[in-house]
Amino acid sequence: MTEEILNKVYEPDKVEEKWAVFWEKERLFHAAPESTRPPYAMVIPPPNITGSLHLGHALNNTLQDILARWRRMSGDNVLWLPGTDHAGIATQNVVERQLAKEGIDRHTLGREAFIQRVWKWKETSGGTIVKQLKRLGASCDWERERFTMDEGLSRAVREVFVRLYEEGLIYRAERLINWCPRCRTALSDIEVEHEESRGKLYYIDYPLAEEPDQRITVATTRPETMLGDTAVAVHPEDERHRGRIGKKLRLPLADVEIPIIADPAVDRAFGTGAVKVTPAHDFNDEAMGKRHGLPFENIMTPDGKIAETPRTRTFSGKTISEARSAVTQALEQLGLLRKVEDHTHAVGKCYRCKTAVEPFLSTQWFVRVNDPKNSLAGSAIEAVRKKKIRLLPESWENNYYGWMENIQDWCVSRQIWWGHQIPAWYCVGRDVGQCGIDCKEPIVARARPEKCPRCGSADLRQDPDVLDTWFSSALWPFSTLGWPSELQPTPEKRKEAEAMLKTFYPTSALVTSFDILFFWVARMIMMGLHFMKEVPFRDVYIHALVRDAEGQKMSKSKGNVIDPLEIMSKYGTDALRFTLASMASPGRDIKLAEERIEGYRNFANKLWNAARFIMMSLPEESERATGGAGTLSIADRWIQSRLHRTIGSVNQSLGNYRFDEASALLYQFIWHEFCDWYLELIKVDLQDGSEAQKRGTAATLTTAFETLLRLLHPFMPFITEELWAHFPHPGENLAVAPYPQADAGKLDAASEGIVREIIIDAVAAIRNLRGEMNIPPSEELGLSISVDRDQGRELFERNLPYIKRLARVSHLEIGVGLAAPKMAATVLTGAAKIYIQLDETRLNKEIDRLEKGLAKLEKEMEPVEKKFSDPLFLSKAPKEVVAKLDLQRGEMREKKYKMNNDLQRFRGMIDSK
RNA sequence: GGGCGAUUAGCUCAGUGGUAGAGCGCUUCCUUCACACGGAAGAGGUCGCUGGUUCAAUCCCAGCAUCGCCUACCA
Repeated sequence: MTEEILNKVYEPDKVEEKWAVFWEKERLFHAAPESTRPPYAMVIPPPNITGSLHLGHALNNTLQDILARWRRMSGDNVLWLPGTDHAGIATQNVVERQLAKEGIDRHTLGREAFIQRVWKWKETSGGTIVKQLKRLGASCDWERERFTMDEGLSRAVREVFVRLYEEGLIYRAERLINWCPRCRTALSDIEVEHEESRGKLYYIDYPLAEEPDQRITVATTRPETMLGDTAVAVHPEDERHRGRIGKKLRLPLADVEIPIIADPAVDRAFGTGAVKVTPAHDFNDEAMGKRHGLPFENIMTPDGKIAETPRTRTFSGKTISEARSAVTQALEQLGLLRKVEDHTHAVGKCYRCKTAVEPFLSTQWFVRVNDPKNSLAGSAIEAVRKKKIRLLPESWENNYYGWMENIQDWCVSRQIWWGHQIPAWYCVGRDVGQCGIDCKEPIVARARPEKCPRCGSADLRQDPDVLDTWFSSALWPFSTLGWPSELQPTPEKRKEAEAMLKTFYPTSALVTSFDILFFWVARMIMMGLHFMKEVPFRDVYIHALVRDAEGQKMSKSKGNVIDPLEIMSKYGTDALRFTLASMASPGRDIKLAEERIEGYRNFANKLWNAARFIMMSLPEESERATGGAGTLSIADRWIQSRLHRTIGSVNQSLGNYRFDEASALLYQFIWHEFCDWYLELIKVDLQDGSEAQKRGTAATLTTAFETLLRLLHPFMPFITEELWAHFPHPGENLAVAPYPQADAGKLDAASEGIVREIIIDAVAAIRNLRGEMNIPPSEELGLSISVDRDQGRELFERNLPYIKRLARVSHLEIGVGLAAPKMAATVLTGAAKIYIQLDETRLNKEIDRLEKGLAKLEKEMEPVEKKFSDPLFLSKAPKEVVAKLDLQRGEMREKKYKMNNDLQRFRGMIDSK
């Protein structure tokens, strides 16, 4: 056993890479669909290829890896499918920035060349995150890594698009959408982040066309959009404006006439009760404009400037903010700007570049999510309501319903180049084809059609837009498994895809953070149900966000980002993983402080040193082989029992996704039971025990530690695999060794009771007194133990060596009903009275201590005694509760009596001196 | 505006209808042959505030306060 001497300090960097490479090379995480073992599948939330591992990834993938390793070791056929997301806007932005440094933009490069460039970037830089995931220890089936723009996944995207179009669930329409003027693309509703900002509320006078001295004052936060006003609305029952409804106003600056309309959506209490209506630049006004058949006046260009129209005049070409000050200035000169107030309101920002989002009129593709006959959202709601999918923690369900019930059609087209180009074609240059059919209608097809089926023209142009990135990720749980299998290029691949889908869909669990619940999870549910006729996953475990120690969201601009890679090299991957697992309490954000990680680094080191001790303590292999099984000491039976209780609890906690509980159980057991007590106790056994007992202890020690490594492995895969390799064990690799299962036969309540009540309690009590009275550990104590019955005496006698060694006691006397020696302090444990010899200075100290202790005890007893004098408590409380409390009262009374007794004795001794 | 969550030891957080727990930090002692990334002992909390239900509330209910988050078309 001593062939290798391990270093005193565990050095993670010396073992981690070795095992990561080994696991992958040995294909230990490869899942085969034909296996007969129960399937367990997860798909990774695909990180962006632009990404580098941040703590959110680290948490997300640590939790998934714990589940994957746990289920795999427990005997399941685990598929954890990895991959990355092409991240349309984000990736395009990265490459565009790179181009900008070279002084070119994508338009000079052209679409084809630009896309080539992005692919090239992906080849060189897109693999970073995958390498980092491997370093984290993620036990994915790396042979099945996917990318959202893979050929197979792109095929799935086209198939889904075409089918939805054919079913009428995808359509093209002109309407107001969220537009990022910087990215120059449409965004979906949830890609807009709302941010409170301090702005102004401008009060502007609009003169009546017929009576220019009569004016209506409107209040707006965006004066520049007045150039696009096509009405002013008031509430139909508003006394102030009633007579004016239907009259015309002269819109200042634009110099056109607009009507005053009545609409109940107007809030009479806000501003002046009159609101300008700009249907082309405000979502409210769009709805109002449609209700009243108002014209839509677009006054903006796609890059967020004032367009050139008859209305915009001198303002055209100005940016929004330039236009705002120019318009207010012009109004002021005309005497039409009545007042300006401070006003805070929410401004929509692009989630990628934080530019203010503009409501913008344009033609886009939409997914109809609540079609009355075929409601994607409706089925998705039902799946959760009927518990086909569990959201964990459950509290997220309300959020989910709230969002899904108010969901609007999903704008899926984006005016960028990097992504899945929309499979729709148009006849070039023809509004109406030869056949007389309107050829503005797109031809939606799986592949480029040879000619227009309506007019026969071969001059077709594909829709330049690409699909929202989340469109392809919505298909992730089945597209990655090979759907649609019938479109696979070869019979073998077809068969493989069919098998994969059959075995692993629906997947078992999805682990994700709540910020993409709607971006991704809800859409996967909609698409999965629609195309697979089955939910995409059973459990959705929603974890928190990782924040810094102050609770701030980590961001590069704040400079409070903790880089998990730095943490891994400083403290080890296992320490980081264990920290994240231990902090993953449901429904609470994680505030990560470095000290915590340090603590778990220490834990890893503790384990390492326990292993060193065990290796040194065990006899040579040759000796171990001979001499039979051996007998177990009380410590052996105790640790076995404790171990199997822990095994049961850990399995249970993992089954409930309580990673925090499971890691706390492991930490507590390994450090405070296995190391603090068991290893200390068996020092006695291994030194003084019989040969048979030494063999038994050596065997128990080995088995317990080996089991413990298996139990801990999902949390700390590297150090456990490394240590396991040094120990005798069944099987080849820890990563695929069986996960411990609780064995009721190993539970031993009697031994647990003895170790707890006889050994640990006595040792702790003696140590406590030693500490209180400053008796140095080097000074050996003399003491007597008094028990009530012979049985107790026997128990103590049998365990005397443990107590003597752990409490550092030299001479010890045991008896039934022993009287206290002349100068001795008493400590009570549940099983005995322990007397410790004192001298005079210590006697004084002890008197002092007893006085304080008594005062405290009396205070503690007060509420308990009070209860027993309450007749209502005695009559109404359950019997067990009364009994339990009575027992406590008895103990406290006895303790008090004993302390009083001692106190008087000691005082007497001092006085008589 | 609506919804959700939080408020427990100096800090970060578990937890339970029956005299409060962990880790870190702190204090004291100890370099005893696994580990100073260690060992032993200890201090420290009217469990946000106010009411209610109950024999009993940190836990259940109501209100309030503070702080987060989500969501929303008061321009």
